[in-house]
Amino acid sequence: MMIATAAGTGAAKVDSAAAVHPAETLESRILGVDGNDREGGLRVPGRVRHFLRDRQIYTEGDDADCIFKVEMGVVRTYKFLRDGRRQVYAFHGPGSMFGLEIGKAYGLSAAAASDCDVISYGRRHLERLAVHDERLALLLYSTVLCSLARAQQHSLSLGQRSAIEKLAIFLMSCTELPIVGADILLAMSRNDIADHLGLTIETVSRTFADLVARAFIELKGARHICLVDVAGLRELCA
Amino acid sequence: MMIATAAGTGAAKVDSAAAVHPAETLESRILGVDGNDREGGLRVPGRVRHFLRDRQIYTEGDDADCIFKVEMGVVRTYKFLRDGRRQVYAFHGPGSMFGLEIGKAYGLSAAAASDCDVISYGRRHLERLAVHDERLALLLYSTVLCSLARAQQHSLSLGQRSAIEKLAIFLMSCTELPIVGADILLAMSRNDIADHLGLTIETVSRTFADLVARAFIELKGARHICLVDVAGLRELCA
DNA sequence: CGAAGCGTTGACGCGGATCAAAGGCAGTGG
DNA sequence: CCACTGCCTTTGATCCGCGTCAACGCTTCG
Repeated sequence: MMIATAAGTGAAKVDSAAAVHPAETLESRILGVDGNDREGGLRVPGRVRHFLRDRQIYTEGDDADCIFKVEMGVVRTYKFLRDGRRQVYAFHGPGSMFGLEIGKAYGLSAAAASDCDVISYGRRHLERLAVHDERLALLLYSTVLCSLARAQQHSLSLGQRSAIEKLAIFLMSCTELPIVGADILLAMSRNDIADHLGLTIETVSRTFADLVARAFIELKGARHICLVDVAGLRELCA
Repeated sequence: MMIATAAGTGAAKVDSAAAVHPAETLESRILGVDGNDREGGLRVPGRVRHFLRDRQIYTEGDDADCIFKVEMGVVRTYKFLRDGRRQVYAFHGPGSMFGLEIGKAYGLSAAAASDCDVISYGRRHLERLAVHDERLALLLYSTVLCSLARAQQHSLSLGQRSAIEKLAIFLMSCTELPIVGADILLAMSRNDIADHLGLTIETVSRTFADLVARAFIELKGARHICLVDVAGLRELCA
């Protein structure tokens, strides 16, 4: 998932296209290796909508009549507890679909983490089409399975990892391309990151400083991060 | 999900059958309210297999050629980190399906949390059938969506909740029937609970003691728990 | 009766939360 | 172009929930 814009890609894209994913199967091939549909495998017309940063896309409890795909920018899905605690479940970058539900209503809320373009598809329409369109059915099924795999990976972080490990994993997930020494521009605030990783903004900030002190990364700006020691970061994630 | 045997059900089952779920839709109706297929909606022959407690059902990385449904007992899915930390993702009780994957290999391991009977279905077979069997396709899709919703609920616990809240939520999820004052018999060990909630066994034990001290529950045995104040427990989960 | 597991309880320490205050940095107006 | 304002981020000091280490009780089984 590209939840950050990679500054200075060029060669990297070639690498990633050439790489063959070991778990390549019928299902995974319909989507990208990262489970995103960046090539437009969803051949159904949808409505493009633009959202400014922090604008609500839908709210927990709303009628779940649309399924969305990110075209540009980053979307966060989240939920609030009564006392104000917030869990950010996921960040969705270009090609990533969200809003797939089993019940009548959305179980989570979604908002723009940065300015973004989103395509919305009528849920009933898609579901009706999927009955006779094997490819579409497979795409929806794969999308949900990918989300599930991501959610599980995230649970592992939340349940077992220390702050520095959580942040290393988060940074690695921001690239998901094997770029060494590449810069990444985070689309989301410290607050979003903290609520995603089950930390506070202070801890996130301190842990970034720690990663800098240990020469894993460089901070060229609050949201501009340079991965200096990718192998070391990967080691933290092991 | 029935991840514990309700001691003294009888009347409770009638209650749950009579209750109408608010979010009832096409997808949710094919499975139970809890996302389980206890009524045998999966009308495909499978192979029954028996597993003793702690026996491995499959291991992360194995060829994912089977999909499973719990017939009796409880199964846990989990993953180990190199240093021995373990995350237990979910407990699967009767009717619950697991082992649905997107890639070639299982992404998690599964083992029997208690002695159990499990039905295995050939994955390729099911997937081929699903192309022409709308109902089966819907069942698989719903199953994954339910797992995703559960995983998200679990992330919320892991990321934002305190130990006592986590345990209250866990206990409530063990019944998922609106029984007041009902006893539950936990199928899993303190170790399993701890690794599920991202705590240590000592903290789980102390927190149980705390719940007793605050008169939310009674411990009639290490695994025999009586919910004394269900409203209070629900309040903890809010 | 002894041994091995599991669960409980106690003492203590640490990682991350909380509280507080001081920088950046962008947008606005003079 | 610079000062002002408000927000986001960083940094410091302190606190506390939960982890760690250790010992002990209970149950099961040979």
